[in-house]
Amino acid sequence: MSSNYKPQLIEKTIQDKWDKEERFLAKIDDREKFYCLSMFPYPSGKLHMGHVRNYTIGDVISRYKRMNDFNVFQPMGWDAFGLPAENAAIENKVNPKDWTNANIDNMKKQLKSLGLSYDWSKELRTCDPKYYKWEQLIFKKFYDAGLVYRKKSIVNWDPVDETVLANEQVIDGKGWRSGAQIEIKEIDQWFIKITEYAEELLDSLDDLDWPENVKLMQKNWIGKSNGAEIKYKIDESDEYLTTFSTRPDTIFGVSFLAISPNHPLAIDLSKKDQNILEFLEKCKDIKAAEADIAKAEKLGIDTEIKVIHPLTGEKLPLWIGNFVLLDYGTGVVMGVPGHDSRDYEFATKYELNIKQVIKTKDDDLPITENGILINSDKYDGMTSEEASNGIIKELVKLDSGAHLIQFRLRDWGISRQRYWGCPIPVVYENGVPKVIEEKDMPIKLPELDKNSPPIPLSQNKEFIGIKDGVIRESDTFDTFMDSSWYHARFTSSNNEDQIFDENTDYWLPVDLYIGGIEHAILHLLYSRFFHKALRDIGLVEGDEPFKKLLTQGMVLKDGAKMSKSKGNTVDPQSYIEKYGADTVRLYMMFTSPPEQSLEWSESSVEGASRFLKKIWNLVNGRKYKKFNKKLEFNKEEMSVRRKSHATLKKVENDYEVRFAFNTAIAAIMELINFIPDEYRNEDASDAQKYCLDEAIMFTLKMLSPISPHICEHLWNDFYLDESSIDKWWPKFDENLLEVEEFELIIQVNGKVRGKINIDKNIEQKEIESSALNVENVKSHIGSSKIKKAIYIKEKLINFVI
RNA sequence: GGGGAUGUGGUGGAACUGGUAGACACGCUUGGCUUAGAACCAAGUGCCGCAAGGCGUGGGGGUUCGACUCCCUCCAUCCCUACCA
Repeated sequence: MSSNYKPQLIEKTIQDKWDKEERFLAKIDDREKFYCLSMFPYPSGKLHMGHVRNYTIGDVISRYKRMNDFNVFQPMGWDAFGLPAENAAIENKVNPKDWTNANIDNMKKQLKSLGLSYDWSKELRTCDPKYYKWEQLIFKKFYDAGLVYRKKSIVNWDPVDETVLANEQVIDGKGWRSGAQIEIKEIDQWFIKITEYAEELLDSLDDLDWPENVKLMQKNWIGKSNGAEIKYKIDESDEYLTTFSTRPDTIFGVSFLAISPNHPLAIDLSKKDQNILEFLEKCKDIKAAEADIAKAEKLGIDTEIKVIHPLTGEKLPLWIGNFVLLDYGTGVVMGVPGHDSRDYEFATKYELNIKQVIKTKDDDLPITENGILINSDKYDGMTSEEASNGIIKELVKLDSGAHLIQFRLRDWGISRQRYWGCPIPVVYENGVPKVIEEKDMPIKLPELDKNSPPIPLSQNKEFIGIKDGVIRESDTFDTFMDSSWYHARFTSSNNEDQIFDENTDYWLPVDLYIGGIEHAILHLLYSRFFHKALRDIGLVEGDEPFKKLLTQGMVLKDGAKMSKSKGNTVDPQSYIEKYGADTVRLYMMFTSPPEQSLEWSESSVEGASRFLKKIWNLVNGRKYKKFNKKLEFNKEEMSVRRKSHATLKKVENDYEVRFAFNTAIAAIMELINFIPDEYRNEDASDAQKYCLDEAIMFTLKMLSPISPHICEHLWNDFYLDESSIDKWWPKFDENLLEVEEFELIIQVNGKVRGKINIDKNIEQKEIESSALNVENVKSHIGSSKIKKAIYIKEKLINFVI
């Protein structure tokens, strides 16, 4: 049989077969369970390469686990609320729901064409009231547990469009659509007390089987720090300002205090002082994102108010500084220019006093490390640590401070002033907020007319107005809320009566979670928090949602993250159509290891396709031959068998332990290259045929998680067995891996000068003399004396001369 | 500004525990097949050099018999930075 490899013909047929057999439907059974979850996509319209990479990784592992007799659950759904739907709606005059649903339909088709082994019966979308009904209930439960509160916080305000803008919608300080200079505005918003779980979120990181870099990022983000709260009395007033510092040992170096432009005192002062008012107005021009505030030129204004140093009694100036964040700590910082680089920069600019109070080997200010105290009264000569303890004690005695553990983590603001999100289930009776009852949930997002662009809920009079004195909340949830618990809802997504059920207890936690490294902090931290809070409410079991985490690197193009907003996406669809899903999957897995970022290049897709053609031509029409007699293998045949078994061993390790699919594929390619051509001939010996059949059998099995269609198609004709290819995984024979000989590397002064094959059982003395007999080695040693010979067992020998 | 990563041939990458740098591919060169091309097959391919040999894993320094791997330092690029998801 010599028909050519035509993926378009076989892939659809195989996929239909999977559907018909309900091959990937997950049910509770006696086997060990494996819940494999890939981060669900935002339905932007088309699949991009990042999705293909992410979902292929998850599918390879799911299929491998299934072959190894695990009960695998791999669902897929849609993170369907969000900003892009509103933008598209305005641009194209469609309503966000229709736009989103159309995108989902298209992307689902694309996912199906990739042959991903999902249990589609559990599909969910976050914009569906059947989903967000339960999210509203969770909000209520959190509220009842005291985890929800309201406070003022700042947003980017577009004064022309009169809307709140996301950080990415502010470009160079201007609204992206209106072009107006944005301003910082303070509004009332809903918050969730994630900080109540800060300590646990930090501590339980240790037990997670997650990449160290992600754990470190979360640890730094939570940012537990040990320091002191220090009170400064405002001169000619009974009021105090409280600061937090991790370096109480530098207190004698304080030369000013600075408060945030959003601090109540600053706002108070601006009402009386025109200069301060103008300064605060200027501060409103910087967008609310942390990176922008940190990178902005440091500006300040002297309030003319003095504060009193609690230990020296010295009167210090009080400034307003644009680099002080109200949300972090107390919104007041003590300026120690000698020992903090940001304070140093500020003090230099405004000619404030700079005083050295810590001495180290290095004398250039600012010195930010710990050292020995100077210019610090009775603390002179102490180490930073001793002095900190002493100073805190003294402050406590004076009622001017206390030891304090502080977290960098802030409470989670969940209010968004948009249309396309989950409505927050609250009504206001005469301005007093009240969470609505479960029986009245879901509060549904109001429908829009066809072709109607979204209007924020706050402008939807029908939705807001209930009766006199009673109005509905018009904010929607942050979409991170939607994605913080979907992993749990997947297990019970068809249950309309209960949020979770016995399936939830069976499947949770997620055994392997796979997604982009860009989610290392926010999404993963919010999900961890949700899981713990849901646990404390009694809705889920266990302390953590994701047992193991695999973070895939970004797919880059032209050195930047592929994203719709940058317009540098590559559409996988054309590749799937031209080469087939198996080639695209193979290419994505072969081209780089999952954790590394991948710079997109056109070039080697052809190579992946070529390899599958090679497999096709090798296997198509061939039947696995069973022998009743015992076969004898010569040396060459043994080496082929050894290669087959060694490859199987390596591939297992690459799939299971290292997630290194690229090297697994390379090993399979090596195996195919290794088999002598004549083994394929009609007149090859039985032993040769057996060796080739064994290699093919292993290859189809090993490759099937990556390129499942071609492997299953070939398998059904090749291997005369009732079972489908995903029923079992072959076993390698450890005895076949043993070798008699090894290649010895001979070095002179660490440089390779020769290689010889040597029997494993030979003594070191003999190895040395054989090595010294090699011509090239002799000539490099010449008449020099050998100072020593370093022998690494079964690897190399190095002569030092 | 802070936090986290990455840097190896013309390209993607390999080297898993300090022990042969460049596996496996892409590309390119030459040859075969072909009227021609595509496809396929074979050989070659880190750089310099006729060769012997030397050099070589972002730059500089260090530890070691031996460093892509460990340490110090500098540079470049990417991601996150709480309202993109």
